[in-house]
Amino acid sequence: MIDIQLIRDNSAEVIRRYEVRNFDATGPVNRIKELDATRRQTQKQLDDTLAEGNAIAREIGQLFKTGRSSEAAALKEQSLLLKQRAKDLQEQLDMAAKELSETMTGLPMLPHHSVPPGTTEADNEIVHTEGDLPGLFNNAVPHWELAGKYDIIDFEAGTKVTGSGFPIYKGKGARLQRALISFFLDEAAQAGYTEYQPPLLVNADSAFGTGQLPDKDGQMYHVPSDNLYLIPTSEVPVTNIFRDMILNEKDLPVKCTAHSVCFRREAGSYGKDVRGLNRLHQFDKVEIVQVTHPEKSYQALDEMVNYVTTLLQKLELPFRVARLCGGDLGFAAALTYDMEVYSAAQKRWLEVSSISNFETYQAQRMKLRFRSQDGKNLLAHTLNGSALALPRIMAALLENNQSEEGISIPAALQKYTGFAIIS
RNA sequence: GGAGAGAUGGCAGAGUGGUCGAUUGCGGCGGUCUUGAAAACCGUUGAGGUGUAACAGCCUCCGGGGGUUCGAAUCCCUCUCUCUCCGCCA
Repeated sequence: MIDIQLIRDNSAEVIRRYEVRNFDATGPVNRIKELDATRRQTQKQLDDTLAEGNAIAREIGQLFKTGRSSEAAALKEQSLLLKQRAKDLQEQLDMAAKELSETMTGLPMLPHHSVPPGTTEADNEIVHTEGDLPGLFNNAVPHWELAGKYDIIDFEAGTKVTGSGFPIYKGKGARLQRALISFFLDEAAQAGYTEYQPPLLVNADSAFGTGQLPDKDGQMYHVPSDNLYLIPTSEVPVTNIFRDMILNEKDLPVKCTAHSVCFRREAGSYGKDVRGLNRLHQFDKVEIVQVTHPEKSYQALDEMVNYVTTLLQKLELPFRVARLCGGDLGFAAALTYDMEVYSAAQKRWLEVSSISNFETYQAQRMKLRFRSQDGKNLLAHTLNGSALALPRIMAALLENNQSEEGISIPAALQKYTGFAIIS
C-alpha cells in the first residue's frame, strides 16, 4: 500500500510514475482523492456531534449528582437525537473508509525510479553476468534424467504418494539437499542474519500483511477447518513477526534468515516450466529478510544482491542478475533483482532468487513502524530475497557438474555433504 | 475434546456505570546533585484520526465484534486468544 500523502501532495506525479508498470492509475487515484476528502469531512462532522453528546452526558451527570435529576429529561431527549445523527454519520464514514481502503490496497507499489520500462521478462535489464557460459556442455543430460541415473530423486514415487510436483529426494540427493540448507544458513549467520524457524502455517492477517491476500489467494494451500494457509515462502511468517510493532531506530536494520519448506499451488503452470525440479508444489528455501530505515533500504537491497552473489560464486555456478522491468515487477515490490543460474542441459537461465524492496508496501499493511530519534513513529521498509531456493540450484549443480565419472560437488559444499562426487 | 479462570498502557498491576486515556510500581527519557557513575530527589513518558504555521482544541481506542444506557474499562451477548485441571498424544 502506498502512502496516501503522495496522492494528496501530487497525484499527477503518482499517476505518471505508475506508467512504467503499464498501469493507468488515473481512475483509482482520482477516486481516492474524492474518498479521502469525504472521509475527512465526515470525520469532522462526526467528531463534533460526539463532542456535543459528551458535553450533554456530562451535564446530566452533574444534575444527577446535585439531586436535580428531574431537570435532565430535555437533555436526554437532545442526546438521543445526537445519537441518531452520530449513527448516520458513522455509517457514511465507514462506507467511505472501506472503499478508500479497498481502492488503496488495490494499487500496486509505486515503482522505484530505476525500474526500466517494458512488458515482459524479455525487457528485464541484465545488470551483471558472471561465470563461464558452458559451451562445453553440448552433451549435457537434463537433471531429471540424472536423478534417475544416480537414484537421488524419485519423481514417480512422489507422484504416487502425493501428486506431481512433490519429488522425493533419496540417498545422496537427500544429503545434498540437507547440505545446501546448512550451507546457506551458516553463510547467512556469518553475514549477520539471525536464524529463525518459523511456523509453516499462517493466519489470514499474516497472509494479508505481506501481500499474499487478497490478490494471490489461489496460489496458497488453504486449510479451511482452521482457516490457516500453508506458507508459500518463509518471508510471510518471518516478516509478520514484526507486524503491529514499533521498533527502536537503533535496532534497525533487523536482519533475519530462515529455512522453510514452501508450498505453492502453481495453478496454471504447464509444459517445460514444470519439468523435473523447475517448478514444484513443495520445495525448500532459505530466505533473508530485512527491516530497515526508509533512507537505507536501497543500500540494504544492494547488500542483499551482493550477498547472494557470493553464494553463487561459492557454488561455482554461472549466473546473471536482472533488474525487473515495470511489466514483470511484482505487485508489492518497488524494485526487484532476479538472480538466475545457467542450466547446462536445459540451456536456459533459471531464477533461483528474487530480491525485492517493498519500501512501505508491507509495512503499511502490517503497521510496522519505528520510533525515530525525534520521537516520530514512521513506517519502516521491508525487503526480502531467496538465499537461496533449493530445487533449481540442485538442478543446475547436477547438470553443470556432470561428467563421465559422475556429478562433482563444489568444494564449498563438501564439508556439508561429506562426499565429493555422486557416482 | 471436556471443565474452570482470565485478557487493561513497554512490563507488572489497580479500577466494577458519571471529568478514567485510566491510581500506583518498574522500565524509558529529561533534569538536580556528582570529577564521572550509582543512589536519592524532581519532572516527563501509549496509539490512531481530525485540526494548527506551530501549539491548543476535539474525536476514537482498556483482546475483536454487537447490545443496554443520557453516559460503559466497568452491565449483557458473542467470537478469538491465554492460563489451570482432566482426556488424548509426537
